[in-house]
Amino acid sequence: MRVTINDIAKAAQVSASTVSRVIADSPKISMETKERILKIMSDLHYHPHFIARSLSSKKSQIIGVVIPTKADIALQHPFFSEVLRGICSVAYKKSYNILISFSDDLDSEKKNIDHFIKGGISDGIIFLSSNINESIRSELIDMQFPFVVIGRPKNENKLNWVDNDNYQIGFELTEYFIKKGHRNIVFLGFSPSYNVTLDRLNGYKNALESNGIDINPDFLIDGEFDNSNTISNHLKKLFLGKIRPTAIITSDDFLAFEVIKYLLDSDIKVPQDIAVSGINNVPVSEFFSPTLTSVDVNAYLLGLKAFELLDKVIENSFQKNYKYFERIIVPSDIIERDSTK
Amino acid sequence: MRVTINDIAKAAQVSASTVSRVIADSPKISMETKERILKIMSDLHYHPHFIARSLSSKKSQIIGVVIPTKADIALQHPFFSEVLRGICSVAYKKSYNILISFSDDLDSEKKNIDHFIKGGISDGIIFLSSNINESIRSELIDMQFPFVVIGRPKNENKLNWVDNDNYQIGFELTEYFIKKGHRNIVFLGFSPSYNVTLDRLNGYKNALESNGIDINPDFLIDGEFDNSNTISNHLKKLFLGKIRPTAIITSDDFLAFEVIKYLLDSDIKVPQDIAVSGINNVPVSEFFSPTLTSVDVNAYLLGLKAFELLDKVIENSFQKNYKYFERIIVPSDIIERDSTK
DNA sequence: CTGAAAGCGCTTACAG
DNA sequence: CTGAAAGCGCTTACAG
Repeated sequence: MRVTINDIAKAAQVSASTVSRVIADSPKISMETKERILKIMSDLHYHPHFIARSLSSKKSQIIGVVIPTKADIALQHPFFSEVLRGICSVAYKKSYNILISFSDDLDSEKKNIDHFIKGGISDGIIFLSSNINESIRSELIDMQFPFVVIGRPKNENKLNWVDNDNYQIGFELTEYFIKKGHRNIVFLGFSPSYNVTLDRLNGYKNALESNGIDINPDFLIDGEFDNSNTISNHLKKLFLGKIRPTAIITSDDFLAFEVIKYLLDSDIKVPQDIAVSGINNVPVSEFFSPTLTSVDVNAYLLGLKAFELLDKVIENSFQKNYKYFERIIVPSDIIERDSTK
Repeated sequence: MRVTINDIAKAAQVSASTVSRVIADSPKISMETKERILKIMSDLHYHPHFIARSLSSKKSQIIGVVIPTKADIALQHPFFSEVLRGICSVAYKKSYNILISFSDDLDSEKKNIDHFIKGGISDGIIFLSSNINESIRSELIDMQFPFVVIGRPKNENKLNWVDNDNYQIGFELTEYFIKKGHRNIVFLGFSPSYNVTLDRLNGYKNALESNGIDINPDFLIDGEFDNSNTISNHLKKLFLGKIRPTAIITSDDFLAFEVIKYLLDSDIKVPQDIAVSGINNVPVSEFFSPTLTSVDVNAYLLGLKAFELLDKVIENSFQKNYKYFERIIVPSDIIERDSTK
């Protein structure tokens, strides 16, 4: 049936060890045997069996990409695909395969991660959200299992993570508006459970302060929307208030789309009556009308860097008790389009 | 270090075989031993080692999701994420894990697939595009390796695939426009290398014919755009022609977004001057202005069904030489929005 | 430079 | 209902 290392060994009149060394391209093998065996391998269509290799070498060459609970729906967001592409771009070059996991609830998430780790399936894990469950996290740390988080986690010490500087994103975007003469700037879409949005909010606040603009609490709108707490209600209230805003920063492009839709439906012109920006620079932003000002967060790079970091962590994990922590900041760029011009 | 089946066996004073049977929940084991061993397993934090299990059982419980060459950029399209979610939704329940593969070129794609199959990593493969390479495909068939294609492949016989009825999508969408009184309907974005778009185009043609409307060759615009062959050039030409179109069917929402952007920039009103529809119903469609009429292709269901089918194929593959082929059609729905009202 | 042997952690006929 | 043994296809000290 399957051609094994032993078949090759037999055909080449050598031992299986030798064949194994040829596969591993060990320098201990003479060029001629190497070539001879290589030829036989290709003649017999031999292909090493990864599972068997993993079992004896204790490395699976598989890394798990975990999309934490509730982020599964978020996978629809192009951000995740981009990150995934970034991860894969380098992973394959380093001959790693990518196993993905998303789960509806914490239980199945834990089960999934258990499989990955205790089941010996993966050599390392990338979490596609900073919102990593506490108990999972401490378990990983206890086991000294290599993992990297995309996004800055709540307790960021002694963890490997890569992220944008979200504080700076909020800061710069706000300054961008201030420089354009805006003073009444709304920040819409922060959520206490997501560091990302809080960092962006803080950047916003500090930019206002350092430009001598008071923070108007009415202009801070959290993003935990539901049937009773709708975007349109918030916006309606906003325009009934004494001080009307002239700009809205939303924490994500899709929020911006919703906001703009509401505004246009209410005959409020963007950007003439009010400027709106998103964050994340999804592909549609340049086709939306008006085209949307946004911040390119370089999701692809985020993924790529995360993998490179994980690779490093895995390497280091071979040295017993060596601990290695690194945080990587990926740059971001404001992309100016019509919605703020 | 790692707690193995032998540790459990020792602690429980039974053989490893017995422990193994408990893990597999074999009916041959008495309830009391079962419970006793289960307790010990949990006390010792035992977790079965998947790689080891795979090696001896010859099943990895991993299925590969292959995104064929050049589709990797397309992963940015929400369609793929949706399909992926659909696949995962059932796969995990059946305790399968998902390994994903995308490659820049055919060589690395083949290498990847070789790993999956000959490397014993995956029990089956789902191709996330009908555009599967001929040589890969025939090799898989020769090896009788279980695989399912999402999309109707060129030579559809003796293959397992799941797809929408794209002919019908084209037909119904066209009839929808005809019923609204349109006669000069453009079809934009077919591509000879993609069956999907050709099927949709054929549906379009037949709908026109069966309503006694001549096909205007000027109204058929292929979708292989580049720097010289731009959408705006095509549209410009269209509006200079004798017969001006009153509706445009685009083969994808993102094309529709581009088209609408151009039209609005040229002061052509949508839908007043011309109606535009997309296909695929991406999330932004309802926020675009005008909100975009589209066709929901149920990508999630496409993925779900593909996995179910693959599962069946894998089951059947255990019976030697049993061949099982099935094609599954997933329904689609026209979602009417402002862009055609 | 090459080989014999043990082992990775399971499963699964076979036997009782 | 349970166990002893062989085997899945590799790798890797150890020895020469």
